[in-house]
Amino acid sequence: MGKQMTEMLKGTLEGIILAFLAARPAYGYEITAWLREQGFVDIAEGTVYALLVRIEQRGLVDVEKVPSEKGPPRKVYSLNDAGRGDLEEFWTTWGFLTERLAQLKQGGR
Amino acid sequence: MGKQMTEMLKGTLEGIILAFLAARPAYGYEITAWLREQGFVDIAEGTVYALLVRIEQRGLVDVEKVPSEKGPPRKVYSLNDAGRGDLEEFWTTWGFLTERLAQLKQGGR
DNA sequence: TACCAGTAGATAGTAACACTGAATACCGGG
DNA sequence: CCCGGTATTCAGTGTTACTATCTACTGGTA
Repeated sequence: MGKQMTEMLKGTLEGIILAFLAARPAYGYEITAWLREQGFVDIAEGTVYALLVRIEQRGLVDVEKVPSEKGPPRKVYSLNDAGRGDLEEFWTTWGFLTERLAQLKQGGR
Repeated sequence: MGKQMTEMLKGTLEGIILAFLAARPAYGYEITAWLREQGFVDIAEGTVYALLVRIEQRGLVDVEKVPSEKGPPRKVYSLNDAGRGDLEEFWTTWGFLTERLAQLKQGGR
């Protein structure tokens, strides 16, 4: 899709993935496939991996290498306490934004 | 506010300003002040001006210089047809994102 | 055997965007 | 005459997602 979506994903994609990991641990390939199912058909695989590296470096997830029946070992990420804190902050920020935008869309102040 | 907001604004701030200009023409300083009223207290002035330059260069707005009683002349921006088209696209993209995020927040899917 | 498709991850380079910080310009009042 | 408020501009920075490519392992097939 368009450039608009690309720009809008900056900042939100991380939240989306944290929210997904809050439900259950997962690995990169799996997350990418899920995103495509959700309609984010144009998110590049490389993007997801890069993002996972970032959130790992910031200590928001725990990582475990799990051998796969097919292909190289999977890196399974699970949200830790720091990650849950970050996710909560994300929802707060997101909530503020959606509220403002909803008002704007109604033409209202 | 935090870095999260900064990143989330990428892509949306432009939509916010286009939406504002859809209601009535305005100039940079005015838009900045309005944003602060809306609670976006930490959006730098430079950011708004840079954004206005960008949307002007993309031909989404018409510009008119209007002398001010105080200070240098104002650059008043008004949304044109191209801008209205872009704004519509923005709402579509935004709608898609909010829908996905709302589902995610409900723990659903 | 040799090759390909599917699974899984890593990485170097690029573009876009918001931020910081400063500079410029114009006006009125103390 | 300088200072504070109005108004715009600009150079430099950091973060993020994209593109494109590379590695690695498995199973099926020609």
